[in-house]
Amino acid sequence: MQNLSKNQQIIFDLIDKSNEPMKAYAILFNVQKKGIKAPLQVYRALDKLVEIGKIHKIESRNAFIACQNSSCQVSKATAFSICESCEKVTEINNSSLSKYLSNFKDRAGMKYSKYNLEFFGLCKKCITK
Amino acid sequence: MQNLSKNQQIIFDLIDKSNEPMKAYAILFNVQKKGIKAPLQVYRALDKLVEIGKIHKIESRNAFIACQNSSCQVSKATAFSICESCEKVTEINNSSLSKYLSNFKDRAGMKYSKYNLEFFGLCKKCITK
DNA sequence: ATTTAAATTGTTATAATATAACACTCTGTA
DNA sequence: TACAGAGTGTTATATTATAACAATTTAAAT
Ligand SMILES: [Zn+2]
Ligand SMILES: [Zn+2]
Ligand SMILES: [Zn+2]
Ligand SMILES: [Zn+2]
Repeated sequence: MQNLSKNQQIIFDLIDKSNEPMKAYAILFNVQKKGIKAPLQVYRALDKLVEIGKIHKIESRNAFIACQNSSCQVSKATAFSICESCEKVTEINNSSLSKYLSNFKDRAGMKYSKYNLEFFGLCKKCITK
Repeated sequence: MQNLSKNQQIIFDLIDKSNEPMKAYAILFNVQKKGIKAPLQVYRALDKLVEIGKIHKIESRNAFIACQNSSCQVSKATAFSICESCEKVTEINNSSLSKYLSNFKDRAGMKYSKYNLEFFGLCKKCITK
């Protein structure tokens, strides 16, 4: 596991300490005082962090969260639950699920190397509201 | 199943006869000769078509395909395979998979009402290249 | 230590994706 | 025929993401 570069570290630290997914331009705004001034600097760091599995992109939200699953070094098998009311996102770490999906074969004969799953619903808090 | 409005029908027909996912602005370009001139007209039709399950959004590609699964009237349980080489997208219609995912419960106690799954890999054609 | 290639950074400009706000029109139904 | 809800048309703008180019840093290979 290589070390992160300066920009990568700054941006990872920010996302990691956030308790919700962060959007690219919110990240940019937050790191401007650290000298990162342009969108591209943010996107490049995000690309790399996604590639090495330190963060994941929540595709339906165009937002990024730190990996909450220590075994998930590379972003090849990701699953999330998303509350449609409060937008809380949690990475699902369930070995039955990941085993089922990693072994899934469709009749089309495709060779899968990666998947991303997003569940939507209401979190515990929001159900009772 | 209500009828589609004029714009909805034009845009659905275009997506339905396409054999690949279409992006919003590609759709816009293609329907301009039919009098649909502004992005918002396209996005509004897309929103509705997604809502009633006639099309699905491929989140990782920001593109839309017609539902290929007659039983999928509403977009609450969707799964796709995506070739990372040729970008071919296919809707997966597998009752074992949909049963497994629809019944999936995480320990967090969330109530799921919807999911979207995207598999990535190489299609049959592209494996042999 | 010097060379070299790969990765990273900095910068400006621009492309691509999506929504806000407002006025008007159509459609079905009471 | 009045009414409500859905749909349309339009302009402007917000949000998300990449192109292109030059310079610098890093880590390995000689
Ligand atoms: Zn993870
Ligand atoms: Zn919630
Ligand atoms: Zn479908
Ligand atoms: Zn292919």
